[in-house]
Amino acid sequence: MRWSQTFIPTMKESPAEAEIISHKLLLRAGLVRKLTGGLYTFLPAGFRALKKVEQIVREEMDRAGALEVLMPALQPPDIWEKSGRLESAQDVLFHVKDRSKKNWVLGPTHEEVITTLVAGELSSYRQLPVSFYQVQTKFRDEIRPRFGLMRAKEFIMKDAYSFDIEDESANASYKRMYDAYGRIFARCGLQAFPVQADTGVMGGAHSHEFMVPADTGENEVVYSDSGDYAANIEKATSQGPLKRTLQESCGDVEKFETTNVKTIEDLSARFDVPAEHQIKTLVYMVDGKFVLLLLRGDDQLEETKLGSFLRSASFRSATDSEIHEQLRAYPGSLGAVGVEDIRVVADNALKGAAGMVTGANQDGYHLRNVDIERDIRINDWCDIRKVKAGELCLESGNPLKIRRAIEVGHVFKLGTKYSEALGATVLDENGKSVPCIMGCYGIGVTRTLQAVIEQCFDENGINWPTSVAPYQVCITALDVEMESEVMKLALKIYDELQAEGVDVILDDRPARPGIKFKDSELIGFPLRIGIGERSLAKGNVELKPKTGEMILCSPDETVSKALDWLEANSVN
RNA sequence: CGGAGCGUAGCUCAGCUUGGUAGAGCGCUGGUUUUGGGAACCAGAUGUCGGGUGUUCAAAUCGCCUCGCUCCGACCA
Repeated sequence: MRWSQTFIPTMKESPAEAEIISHKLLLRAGLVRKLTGGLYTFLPAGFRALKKVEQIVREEMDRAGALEVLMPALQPPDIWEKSGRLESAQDVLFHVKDRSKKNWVLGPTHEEVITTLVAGELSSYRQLPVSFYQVQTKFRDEIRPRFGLMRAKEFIMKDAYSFDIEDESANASYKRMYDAYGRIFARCGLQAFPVQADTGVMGGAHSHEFMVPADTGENEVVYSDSGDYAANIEKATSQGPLKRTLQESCGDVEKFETTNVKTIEDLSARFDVPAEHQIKTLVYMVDGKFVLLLLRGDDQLEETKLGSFLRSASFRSATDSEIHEQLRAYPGSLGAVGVEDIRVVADNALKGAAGMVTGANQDGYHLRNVDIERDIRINDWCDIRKVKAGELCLESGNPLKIRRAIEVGHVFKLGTKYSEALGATVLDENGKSVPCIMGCYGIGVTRTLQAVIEQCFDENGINWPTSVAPYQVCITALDVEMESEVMKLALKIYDELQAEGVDVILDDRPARPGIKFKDSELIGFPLRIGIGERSLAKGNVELKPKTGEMILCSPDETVSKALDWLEANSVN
């Protein structure tokens, strides 16, 4: 491509709307433009990079044996009704009406469509296993679009679905996808790693998310340096708090006055009760019923774990007035001692705790010397606390760390939820009708592209891996007069590289050198070939890798040197 | 939806407190000179000051309403 014939509107300054580096660089490098919040147009260079990511995804999906299809983005709501997600996914579903006022939805994902397809087309276990995938635009009514392509209302996703007759082969299908994901992200030049993920209300057997470490990521990942444990914080477990809780009784429960104490910190500061010697009492409404949640004072509730334990997504914290009506006290003085008619769920970290302090269910009073198992009627023990950095891994005993990350992919063993709801059954070898065991596998393609930028940049711009760069090579011609020696050589090298199948752009703009260098570094072509009168007079052409030292070579060996460099720096 | 901030030229922003002719830099157009790291000079074009409404002789500026954008929280690839 001749630069003068394409459209790459670079910017010297970052638009005020962009906060994180990858968003700024997407805009400054002229890769995308915003239509409105959460909706972006891919410009020629950005679209080229996007297509390269898609191509890598396609190659690895094909290699994993998945079959590419294309499903409708516009979908009838009745299949969503059948799966139960018209209700449970209502927050993300876009609805549209046609001229006869009939309601339609825009697909945020395609379990319902693919399962309907399989229900109609497959009838024998002999046709399994089978996996389908597509690369397609998804629509989600995001509560808050963010960071450019990172969280958008409309985005490109690769979604894949596997169908198996038995558990063992379903696990094998899962493993094939899991392995393919590792290859995909590696080929995109990303350092992505799998972490255990919550399976939520679906309750499936396995789920892993593929995470790209980044401070701007929206997820927290708990991991150990030894590499034997990694999990989303929503799922992560540990051996428990580092500070032990008292285990020996201190005597009988005593009520004491704590006027104006509203928080754990107040109680610590004014009554010298460390947070780990307090019981935190949270009041939740679960499916319309009150539930008391007990945590150690220095622990935080992890709501996702709570949802998993309750097997419900319909819970929320109770309002102050609901709490007062039920317990006759406001938050700050709540406790579970003496509570008889409400379900009490306690976190495992409180097991055996003695000599604890908790609210008295009377404003301005607390109780001390509470022995949790002696004084509180606990209905359930479970793990609902958020893991903290420094705690020890349950399996290996190694210390855990926490860092932020971007979720670029998710593999999920679904089980039979959708196949049962939508009738995707086949006859097994005994002639018995059984639902297919499904898996679903997503990659945020547009998000992956931005994650690459978020991970690969320097002070001058993007550092594209050769595999996804809009162009692998940029020839910077410093004299663009058609008759000049410089331009003649630039055109010759350009033609030869193209003939070798290299993605090359020739900067033939009549611009000053500084502009060309800066633009090339901003967009971040992996290799720049600089041709100018000054160096040519010494018999030199410059090969400048974006992230490496300048290599000088003669005009004749430029093409072969460039090919060597690309070969040596190939990600694939 | 809750909390915070911001909307003035294509981009970055000043002007608003204390109402009185719409501004700068970059970019853009034409010209001259430059020509290996975002050039200099000359001449020029570009605005519903997000929109509506109120107050006022007079509103970018003050009040109210509204729309949009960004950030923090709940959702997720």
